[in-house]
Amino acid sequence: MSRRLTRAETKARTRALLLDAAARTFARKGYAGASVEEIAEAAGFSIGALYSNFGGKEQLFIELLTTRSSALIETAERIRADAEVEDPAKALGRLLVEVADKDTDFAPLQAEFWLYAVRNPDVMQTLAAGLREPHDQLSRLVEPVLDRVGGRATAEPGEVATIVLALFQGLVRQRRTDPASVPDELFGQALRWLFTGIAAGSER
Amino acid sequence: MSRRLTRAETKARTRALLLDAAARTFARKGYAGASVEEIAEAAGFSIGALYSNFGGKEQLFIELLTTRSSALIETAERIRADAEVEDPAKALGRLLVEVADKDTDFAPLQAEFWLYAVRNPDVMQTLAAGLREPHDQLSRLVEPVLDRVGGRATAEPGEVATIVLALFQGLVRQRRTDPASVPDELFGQALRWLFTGIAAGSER
DNA sequence: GTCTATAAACAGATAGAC
DNA sequence: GTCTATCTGTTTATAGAC
Repeated sequence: MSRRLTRAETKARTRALLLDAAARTFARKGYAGASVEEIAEAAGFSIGALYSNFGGKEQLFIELLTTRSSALIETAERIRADAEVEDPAKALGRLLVEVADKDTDFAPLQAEFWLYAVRNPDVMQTLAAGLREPHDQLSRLVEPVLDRVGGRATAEPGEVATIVLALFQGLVRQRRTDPASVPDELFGQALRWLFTGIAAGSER
Repeated sequence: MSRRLTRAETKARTRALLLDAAARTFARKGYAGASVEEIAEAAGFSIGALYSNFGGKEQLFIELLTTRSSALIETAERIRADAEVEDPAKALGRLLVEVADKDTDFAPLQAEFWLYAVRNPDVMQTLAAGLREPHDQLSRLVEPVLDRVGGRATAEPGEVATIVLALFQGLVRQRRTDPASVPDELFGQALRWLFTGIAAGSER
């Protein structure tokens, strides 16, 4: 079964390795701060290989920005699965700690994407589109919780999902800045307060 | 009363103009993407003037990072004043719309600060220290609200302030990405839900 | 398809004139 | 104190060998 890779397969592998290395390098050095030589080296290739697979630094970054939302989707899927057997607030709280403490490249890379999009308005809709699917998935996670607490009349699932996502991103960054100010349980606690508040609002 | 400026005063003025130009340029092009020539030009000076006032690009950026928290403090002050005559949630909601829509350089510059600090751990404590005073001020704004709803027993003002700040930053970014997903009243609404939830939590 | 060598542009920083 | 001119290293991107 193990056979020699076809030309198309090795090329796809090279591309994938370059994209991975680019993600790491852009996260660690920033878009402008990372050089194509650095990226190629991190992937174990030369500059020439990079240019034969991508149009250049900018095109490589854009491709990363366009495709890396799928990573978010996978994460959202996992959370949705976890949330079926335990408290969703707890599952999301755990995710925050993991992302903030373990996946140290995640938040910086997202920040780079956002900054690039702010500075290149054409790309902003690409970023927004990439964030839509994870957002929808979060909405579907929020929906049953809203139904359970009877807050469906007061709050739109999509808007609550936006709030949850904003809180998540803000707290991840804050935890990197000052870990002590964002204890492990803070995100989960905030979510419980939020849903309790929505539930109470519907009773008025 | 209008007299010629002393040498010390003109130098101080040059420094201030350079710092302002640096803030704008770093926000628009990023730390690595902005050139010292660009910054000097935006301030109406030459490269030489920049180097005679600052150690270099890096030192200029650090000075900006260190001193620009005072801008946050002034904003926090203003909000605190507004919050005494109207609903704090409303005052904060208005601030979010203003910052996201009018002060277009604010969020990108904060993102640049954070990214630089993530990549230069020595600077992280400087950033954290600069954020502490605005955070404390927000805590003092939150405290009376907590007292009023009777949530003082359930929630620490400092932790609630962290949540409010994270939500604020997250929503400002999200509003730049997709304005329609963050309507004007969303932040205020989220805050009301949060405080209602805290109040309800204390009654259990 | 990937590598090495190189071209051309540009960056940060310094020196000396004024 | 600020400006102009320049030095030095680095960058993106390409051309041609293998």
